Amino acid sequence: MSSFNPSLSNISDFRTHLLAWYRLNRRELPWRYQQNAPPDPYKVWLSEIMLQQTTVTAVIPYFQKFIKKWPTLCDLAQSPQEEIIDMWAGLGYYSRARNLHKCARQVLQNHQSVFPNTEKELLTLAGIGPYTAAAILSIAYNKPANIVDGNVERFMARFFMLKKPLRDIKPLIKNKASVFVGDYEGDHSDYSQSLMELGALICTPQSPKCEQCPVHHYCESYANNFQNKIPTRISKENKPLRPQRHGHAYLIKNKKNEILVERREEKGLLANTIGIPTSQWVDHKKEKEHLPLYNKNDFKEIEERINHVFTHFELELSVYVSETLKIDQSNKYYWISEENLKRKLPTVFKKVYNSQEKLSPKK
DNA sequence: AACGCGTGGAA
DNA sequence: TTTCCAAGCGT
Repeated sequence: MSSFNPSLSNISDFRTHLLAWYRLNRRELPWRYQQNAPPDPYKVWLSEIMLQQTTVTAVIPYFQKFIKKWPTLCDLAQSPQEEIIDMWAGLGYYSRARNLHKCARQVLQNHQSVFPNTEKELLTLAGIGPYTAAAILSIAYNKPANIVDGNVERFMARFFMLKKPLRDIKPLIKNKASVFVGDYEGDHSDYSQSLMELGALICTPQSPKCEQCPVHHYCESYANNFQNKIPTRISKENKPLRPQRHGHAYLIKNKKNEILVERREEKGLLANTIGIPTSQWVDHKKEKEHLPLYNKNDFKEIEERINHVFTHFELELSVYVSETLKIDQSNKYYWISEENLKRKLPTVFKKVYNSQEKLSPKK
């Protein structure tokens, strides 16, 4: 059995192969500064927050429009939170947008608008945890940092052929990864990115391309043909099925072609986002028991219900449309023009909004 | 420590 | 179709 011997020369060789591969194969990404140009910590931070649990493809257009609207951290920090949340609509995990705004203000007020360059200080900032702190330290400031994301976890589990479920060996993996992060003279920015790039392009979740891997000669799983068996995960037999919930959504228009919406509450799902009014969301089986917000007789019901999958439950919404309903003015709801609404809705409400096209002409 | 928190693309 | 899961964090 081969086994990676973490001698200084092997570690150096590992890094040399990895970096050489990266410099030939790296993707050009909007937040990835040109070679030999200094990185902008603001762009590094913004991209890393957006990339948390989110694919590169999904992030790119959001990153572009954020940088266009807020070219610097000061621009972002001076903007009201709602504008940031609304620009974030569709990207998911909205607490990231809330923390983005909070973090920008922290940096503006406590760090003279410059991201700090120590782990201790970075971890005090909203939305920055161990991974993102390490990413900023290495990518933006070229400082040694043990960057461990999902890519690195998968790579390390395979490289050292760790057969236990990923969930149970995260501390071990972090310890294994730290072997490669000494206080070297080398390029810590490229090293961090190369490891993640390798996970994204070569050491992929399914069907890793081991023949193309620049460090496969050190990989225990490759030597034992275990690369498709690792990492292992906890069996999901014990996991409960995703609950199904149901509710009513009310698409209410006035004569000015405006839609009735609310600013959702500060906590919980879709916090602080713009929402279309709905009833409570109740267990699917208790569909008949929930309390509608309005009298059905004032609405036309769209036959085709919309479905949306959240992380922990699925939601089915019956959509009711009215263009004649009289609305009591309250603090909770307000009118917004359809034009302004279009890109400001979380996806679940965008589906509700779009379903009006399916309203049959008569009924 | 385990769970809540979105979305869309791939297989 | 279903399932997995992508550059995690906060509580």
